[in-house]
Amino acid sequence: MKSEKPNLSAIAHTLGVSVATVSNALSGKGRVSTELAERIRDTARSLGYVPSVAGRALRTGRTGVLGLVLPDIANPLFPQIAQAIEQAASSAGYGVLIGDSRGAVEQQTQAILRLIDRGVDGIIVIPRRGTRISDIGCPVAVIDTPATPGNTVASDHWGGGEEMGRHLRELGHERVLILGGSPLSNVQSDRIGGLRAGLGSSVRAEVLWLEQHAETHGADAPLGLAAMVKDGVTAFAGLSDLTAVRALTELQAAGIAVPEAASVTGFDDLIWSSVITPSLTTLRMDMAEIARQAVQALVAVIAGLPQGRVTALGTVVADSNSVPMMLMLRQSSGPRAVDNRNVEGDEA
Amino acid sequence: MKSEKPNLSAIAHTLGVSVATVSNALSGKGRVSTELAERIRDTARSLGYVPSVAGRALRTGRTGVLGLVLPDIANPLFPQIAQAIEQAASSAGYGVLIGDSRGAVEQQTQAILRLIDRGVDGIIVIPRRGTRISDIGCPVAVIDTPATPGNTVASDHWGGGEEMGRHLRELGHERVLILGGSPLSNVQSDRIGGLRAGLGSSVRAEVLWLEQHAETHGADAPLGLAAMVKDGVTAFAGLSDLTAVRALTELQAAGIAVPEAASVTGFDDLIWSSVITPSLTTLRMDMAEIARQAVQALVAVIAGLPQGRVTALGTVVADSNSVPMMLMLRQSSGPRAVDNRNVEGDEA
DNA sequence: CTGAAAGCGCTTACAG
DNA sequence: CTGAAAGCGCTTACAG
Repeated sequence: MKSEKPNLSAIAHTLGVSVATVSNALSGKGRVSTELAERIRDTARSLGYVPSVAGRALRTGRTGVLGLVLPDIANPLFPQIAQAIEQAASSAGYGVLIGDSRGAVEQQTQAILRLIDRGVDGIIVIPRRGTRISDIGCPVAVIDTPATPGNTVASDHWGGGEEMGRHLRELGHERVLILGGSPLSNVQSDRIGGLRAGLGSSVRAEVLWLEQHAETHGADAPLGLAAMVKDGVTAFAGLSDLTAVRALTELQAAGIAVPEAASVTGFDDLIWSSVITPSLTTLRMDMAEIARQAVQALVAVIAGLPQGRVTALGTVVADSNSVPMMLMLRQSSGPRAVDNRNVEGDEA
Repeated sequence: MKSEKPNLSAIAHTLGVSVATVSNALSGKGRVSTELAERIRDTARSLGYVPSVAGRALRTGRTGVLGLVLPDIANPLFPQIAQAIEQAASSAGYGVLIGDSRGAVEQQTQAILRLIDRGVDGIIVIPRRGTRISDIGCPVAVIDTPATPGNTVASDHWGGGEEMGRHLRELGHERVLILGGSPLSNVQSDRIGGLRAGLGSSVRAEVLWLEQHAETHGADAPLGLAAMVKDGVTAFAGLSDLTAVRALTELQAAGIAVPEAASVTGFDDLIWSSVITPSLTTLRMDMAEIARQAVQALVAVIAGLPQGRVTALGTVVADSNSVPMMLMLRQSSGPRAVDNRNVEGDEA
């Protein structure tokens, strides 16, 4: 027979005790006799008691909500990130309020400010390119590259790139074209550095920056990949799956067989990379782990815990922790050195 | 010289007036002399006053936060939706808390309940397939199909499908394969109905359900589209861009030229459809408009306004409002009837 | 036009 | 171990 939203005083009333005692029992902090505490919990449950976030927030100054600020919600990687963060936050007892830095850099500041005004306890920021998140007057955790200063969690983009580079080298590729978006991206720089290291000095690797290409040739202009194949390039390493799929379809449309004549690889394991033909070898970030660490790092700051130390709850993340990426080997990784060589001649 | 978070009483203090007056002046509701009101606003601004959401929420019972529940955050359409909702909510003065119905249907209920417990003023739900959002004890707006009962906003999927069907018919296609995911999806049913209507009775159209195909042949099994082209199919209408890209790459990998030998079209205008070669003709939902209407409809319910009526703020959304889709004509729409016929013969 | 007061639901010292 | 009281910041009748 539970009526409208029961509150602490309703529970106190039905049991003939004080609200203070109810509060103490429910929070488990105050010292309440185990017997009474149990009765209180039972009543709370049967009454369908849900603590008022507003009341608690007003009193404690905490809202139990984290902000998530992304460079651009429209980014195809956003679903993976948001899902992981939502999950991690949720199991840490936090809600997630979204913010969008879309467009200009000031938008990022605006988004952060709006979230702070909304009373979030802390913010997880994936910074816009070329942006550094300094002191924003609110606990913050950043997801970027391991080199990023501050309370940062990151994928090991460099290590991932290295793995991919090694993979391509072992397949026998000797000329690789790396397809990047913007040289301003820390993430992409790391991936390129890793790729180059993994490929080694014997493999020739160049970078084609799509942003630059778009400026000179127009956004929709073909990348001229077929000519590069003719020129001896046997592998195209996209710095994201989006780029990789673009390359793949351009090659296919030009009649170049993938992976027989040219390999195409990507990054991020977006859903697309697995449904296309041939599917893409790609590197997946461990978003669940990154999100978990980011939330943990943020919660540690909120709680005022010293960072970078082991606590009862596990290791509190210190500056620049990096999470390994996972190579998703798919068919498209393709050509053994020999096959590739053979077919390449035919096709070109 | 502004110190820690100023509150109403800080403003009242500096001006030697009461907090009630400050509150009234700032909210614009109470009758305060214009002159004093102005001074109050000035002081508030110079002090950097930001109202406490917790205090206000506790008093008014409103948090100024909307919940957004999605069937699966990992869905590639999520970015578009989330961005539009965030934008619309933000300009209506609301924050957006995300919820994820990922996985089972009960998750949807769980997500909704969690959001309610967090004190959201209302929830925007994009229901899982085969789910109906009934009375959830909290204002709600649904984004689904126009036929969905309740406080619903929707894209005109049927109309969009019809437009696409007409487009394909006018290009001269006589056999079309529709690529769907699941027959349980209302959205997809609408799109198919529209497609069929637009194609007319002279065009032969069949549906391949990918979910079914995956069950019988395995998730990664090729769809055998090349054989269908040989069989006379000249157009593949994906019910989503994801499906369309899958079809496109499968065709290309089989050596079938798109759009010369077969057309591929999609739905949703995901970013991928514009970067691939050839780019995809697709139908874009007017997410901004849908989001605006959904937020407006939800706010109307929250405010207790009668629905389906014209108010000072514009038309309050009634049951089942539908927003037109926009055809994005791209190169891939391709073959005129004649060209298509010609090439088809060659390729098959 | 302005102000004093009550109260939203909670937690936290402080008494008892 | 339990309770009375204060107060977080706000808004809203109600007086004046």
